Amino acid sequence: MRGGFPSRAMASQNKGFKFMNQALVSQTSTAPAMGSSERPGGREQASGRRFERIHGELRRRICLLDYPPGTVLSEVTLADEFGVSRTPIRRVLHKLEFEGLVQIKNGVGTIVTDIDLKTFKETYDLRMRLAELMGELSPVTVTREHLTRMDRLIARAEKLRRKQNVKAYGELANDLQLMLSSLTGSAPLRETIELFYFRVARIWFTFLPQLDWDDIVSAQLAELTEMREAMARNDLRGVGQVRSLHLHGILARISRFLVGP
Amino acid sequence: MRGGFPSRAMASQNKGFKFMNQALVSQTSTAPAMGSSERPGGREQASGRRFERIHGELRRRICLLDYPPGTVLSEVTLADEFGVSRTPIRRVLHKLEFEGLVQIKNGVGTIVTDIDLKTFKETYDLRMRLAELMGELSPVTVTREHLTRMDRLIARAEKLRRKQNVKAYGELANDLQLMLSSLTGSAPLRETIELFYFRVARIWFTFLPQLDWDDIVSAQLAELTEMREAMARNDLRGVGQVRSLHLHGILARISRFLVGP
DNA sequence: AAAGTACAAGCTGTACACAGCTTGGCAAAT
DNA sequence: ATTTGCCAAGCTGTGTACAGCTTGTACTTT
Repeated sequence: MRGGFPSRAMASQNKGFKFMNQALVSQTSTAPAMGSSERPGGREQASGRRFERIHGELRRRICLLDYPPGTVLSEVTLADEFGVSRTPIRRVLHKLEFEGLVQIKNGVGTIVTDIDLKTFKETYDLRMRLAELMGELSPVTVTREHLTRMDRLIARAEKLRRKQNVKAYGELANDLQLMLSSLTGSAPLRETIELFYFRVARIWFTFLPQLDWDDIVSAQLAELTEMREAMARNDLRGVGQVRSLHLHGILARISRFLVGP
Repeated sequence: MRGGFPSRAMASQNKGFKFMNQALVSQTSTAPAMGSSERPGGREQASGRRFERIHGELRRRICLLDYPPGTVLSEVTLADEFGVSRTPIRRVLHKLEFEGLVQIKNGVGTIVTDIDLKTFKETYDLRMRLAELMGELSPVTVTREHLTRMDRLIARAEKLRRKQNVKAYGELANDLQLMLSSLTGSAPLRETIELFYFRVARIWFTFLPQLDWDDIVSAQLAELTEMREAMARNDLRGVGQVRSLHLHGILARISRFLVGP
């Protein structure tokens, strides 16, 4: 049962999205395997950390489209995979539901959410405004370590040029967001930015196969280099503006898919 | 952490609070009473609604200081009161923890959170910015019903003049926030504004007994009347600006308590 | 007398059995 | 052939017993 998804509902709702997801699934069939075999040291781990580990792992799978929108997750299946009972899994799934990544339906299962186009655009509009606040609320000072992390991200982005790799792009985007979080001094603002990032980033990844890869990678590279320049002069406001513009560019690139009825 | 707030510090842990809760429980025993006795018609209630009812009730008690910061909640006690087992209560408490209203500690209990001063100010700064976005992202049109609701709120605010009543003030503030939510077209923005409102409003209520009541009520009344004027001309941007200014006024009024070290 | 230690009470975390709900499929009636 | 109803399988919701953790307290030791 670990090999693939328990089921892939793909029922009624919006077909445009689910279509592309099918294609992406086969690509990401190399799933992790942290089964019950991985607990040699007597007690497996601090209880608090186990919850965070499982939550982070499931969030990663959802965000990187291992579990594309519409996937039905089973509590017992996940419990077996992680070697625990249903109870801790339920806690994780409820948190994911609160974050808007899944929807729990009684008698049906836990379904990875898809976002309707209106909410998608509203979320991106809000993300743009929040990005601009990054440099205004409780700004932090950029350290040399931040710059070196940035250099590594730029190097990874340049590697993406060679061939299309949605998953590598997603991991890069996630790590970039992680770095921006470390530059956000205001805890409530950081928390909100991260929440909405994880809620919609995967939807953006879903569109990647239909777009011009070179254009996408070039835009990502431009965002990274411009950000680094702003960071070099400790201009967090500029970083936020670059981020906001990048989000605007994403919205523009997929606008042709959003013009529905 | 707790020492920062001067009012009801309740020094160490709190047996005092427990007594208080006990007293309040008996007081509110009329509200829920959805025990096993109240299911004459076969099924007691839609399961989904029960969760929301318990969650809303506990959030209300926390927000209106029935459970002041530092209060220790027991799962079994709440389970007995609402006539359910620990499991649904745990789900509610976990959601409250995600929302930042309580903190669950293994072996100790579920503790109503208090907010450190830095986070408090950061949250209000963010709330001010979010309020300004209310009229910019997906604005809605003000209906006549909105205006009549506003009139009722104004009437309630005028009644507050007569004597100090923190709880009535809190209920008014909650209902005002509810109305502002109905004026916020962007679902993500609305969700975020509500989240941070419930997270910090109760802290503001905590300061009320130490401030000039007439000044507070006058400021609240001014916010309401100015908002109504903006709403009357369908100026949601103006509503947001009034809200932002009001939050600024709150921050200014308690700034003398925040200047600690 | 003071400090350290062992213990017990109470709490949340976990596992599991069972009940209720949803849904797809099969069969019967139209 | 189509529609309608029933039914069984599988899912989440709930209740409950037990294990693990924390902490106040009383006792032992120095």
